[in-house]
Amino acid sequence: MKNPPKRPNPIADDGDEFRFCSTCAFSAACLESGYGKPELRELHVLVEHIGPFKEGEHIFREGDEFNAIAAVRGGTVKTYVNDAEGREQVQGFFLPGEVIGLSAISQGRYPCNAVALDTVILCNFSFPTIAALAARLPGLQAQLFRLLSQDIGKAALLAGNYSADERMAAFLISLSRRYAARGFSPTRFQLTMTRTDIANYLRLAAESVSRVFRRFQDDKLIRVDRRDIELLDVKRLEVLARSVLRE
Amino acid sequence: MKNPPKRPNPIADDGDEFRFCSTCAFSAACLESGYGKPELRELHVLVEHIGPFKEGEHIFREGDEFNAIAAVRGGTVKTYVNDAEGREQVQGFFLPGEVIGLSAISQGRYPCNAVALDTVILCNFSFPTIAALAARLPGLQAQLFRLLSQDIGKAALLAGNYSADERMAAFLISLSRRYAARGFSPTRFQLTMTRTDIANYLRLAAESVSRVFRRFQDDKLIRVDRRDIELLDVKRLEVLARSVLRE
DNA sequence: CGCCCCGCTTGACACAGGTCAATGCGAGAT
DNA sequence: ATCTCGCATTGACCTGTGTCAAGCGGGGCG
Repeated sequence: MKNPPKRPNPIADDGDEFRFCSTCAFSAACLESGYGKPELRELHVLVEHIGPFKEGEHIFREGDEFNAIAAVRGGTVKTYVNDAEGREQVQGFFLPGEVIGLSAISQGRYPCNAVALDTVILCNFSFPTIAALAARLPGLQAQLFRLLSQDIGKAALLAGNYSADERMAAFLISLSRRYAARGFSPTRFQLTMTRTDIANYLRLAAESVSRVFRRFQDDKLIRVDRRDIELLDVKRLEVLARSVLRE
Repeated sequence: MKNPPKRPNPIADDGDEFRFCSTCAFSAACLESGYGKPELRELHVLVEHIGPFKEGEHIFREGDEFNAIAAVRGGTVKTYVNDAEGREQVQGFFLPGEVIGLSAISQGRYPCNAVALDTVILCNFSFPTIAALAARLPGLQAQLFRLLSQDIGKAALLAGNYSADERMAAFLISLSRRYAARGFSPTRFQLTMTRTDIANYLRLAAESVSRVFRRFQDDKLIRVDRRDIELLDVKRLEVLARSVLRE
C-alpha cells in the first residue's frame, strides 16, 4: 500500500502582501464584513506566521498566558489535559484552517496543552487587538461567537455514551469532511495521530481502537495500514456515526 | 425527613426601576463596565420577565428561532436533545442566576429543547440589541465571551469516561457549589429533576443512579429520601469528584 | 376511599470494553 | 546489518454498567 501523493495545501497562500493568510477562518469573517475596507488592513498587519514547530513540540501549555488566537496553517495540533490520575485526555485535533486557543478567551490563560503532531505552522492573531477590532466590525464579532459556539458543539461529540464503533465512525467521518472542506481527498488521508492519541480522544483503550480498526477492515468499511487510511464505504460509516453526529 | 425550609431567593430582587433583574449574570457585566452609565439604561429596559412556566412546560424547542438570551430567575430548567434512537440526552440543568440559550448564538436557532422542571421565571434579553450594545461596551462583550467559554467547560464534565461514582459525586458537588453561590445551603437541597433526568445527564441508566445513591448512603456520604438530599461528607465527595472536576 | 400510574428500587444476568500480558514490526541510531 | 525503542496488534480474562424483569409506594383522580 503506497502513501497517497503529497499535495501542496491548496488553500494556504503565503506570499501576498500584509502577510495575510487566507487559510485562517478569520479571513472569512473579514471577507464577510467587507474585504478591502480600510479597517481590515489593521487585521492583516496583525497576522504573524509562527513556526515551524517540530513533531512533539509544544505550542502552549496549560496555564500559559493567553494573548493570541492561532489558526493552523499546516500540520496537525493536538490539545489535551492531564486528569487527576495523570492520564492524558485529548480534547481535539486541529487540521489546517482550524482555530486553536478559543477556549482561553475568558480566563486569560490556556486551559489545556497544545502539541504539534507533525510539522506545524500557525497564523497568530493578537487577541486584544482582535477584540478591539471586533467591537467595530459586527461581522468579526459574529464570527468569533460562531467559532466559540462550534467549540461547544464539538465537545458534544464526546458527551454521549456511544459504542466504540459509533465513536470511531464519527471520528473518521469528521476527519473526512474536514479534509474535504480544505480540498483534500475525503476518502484517503494520513492519520497524523497515534492509536493512543485516538483512544485518548474517543475515551477508549488503545487496544479497543486497534480492534475496531480491524473489525471495520474485515467488514470492508475501511482499509488501514499504519497511518494510511482509506474509507471504502462512507455511506455505512455515516450510518454508524449518525447518532453521534446528530443528523 | 422534613424538607428544608423554603427561603426566598436572596438574590432575585424584583421591584426596582427599569425592571432590572439583579439575578441575571449579565448584571455582573453591567456593573463591571460601570453601573449607572447612561448606555446601560438601554440594557435595563430590554429586560423582560417572562413566565411563570409550569412544570413540564417547554420554554423553547429545538429549531425555534433564537432572539433572546434568558437568565433563570426562579426554578430549574433542563435542556436536552433527542438522539437518533429517540433517547433523551440531557445537556444541562440551569439553576437560578444561570443563563440559557447561549449556544444558539451562532446559528440563530436553538440547538436543543428547554423545559421547566418546576415553576420557572426567566429574564429575557433581546439578543440583537445585546449584541449591538456589546460592540460599545467592552465589559459586556467580555462577559458574553466568558459565559460562552463556561459552557464549553461544562460540556467537559460529560466528556471523560468516568465511573458512575465519579460522575455522581461531581454532579452533587456541582449542584452544591452552585446553590451555595446563590446563597442556598450547600449541603441540603431538593433535587428538582427525576432519577431518569439525572441518568440521562450523566449518561448512566436510571437503575445505576439508584444504585449509586444507595451505595453513597450506605457509605455515609449522603442521605437521600426521594427528592430531598443532604451531603453528609462533602470532603470525600470532592475527592471522588476530583478527577472529573479537574482540580 | 381505593384505584392506577409513574417514579423509584432491587435483583439476576449479559456483554462491551478495560486490563494485563505477550508478540510483532518499522524506523532510526550505532 | 543489527540493535533498540516505541507503537501497534492480538488473545485471555475480568469488571462495571446496561438490560430485563419484578415489585414497591406515593400522589392524583375518579
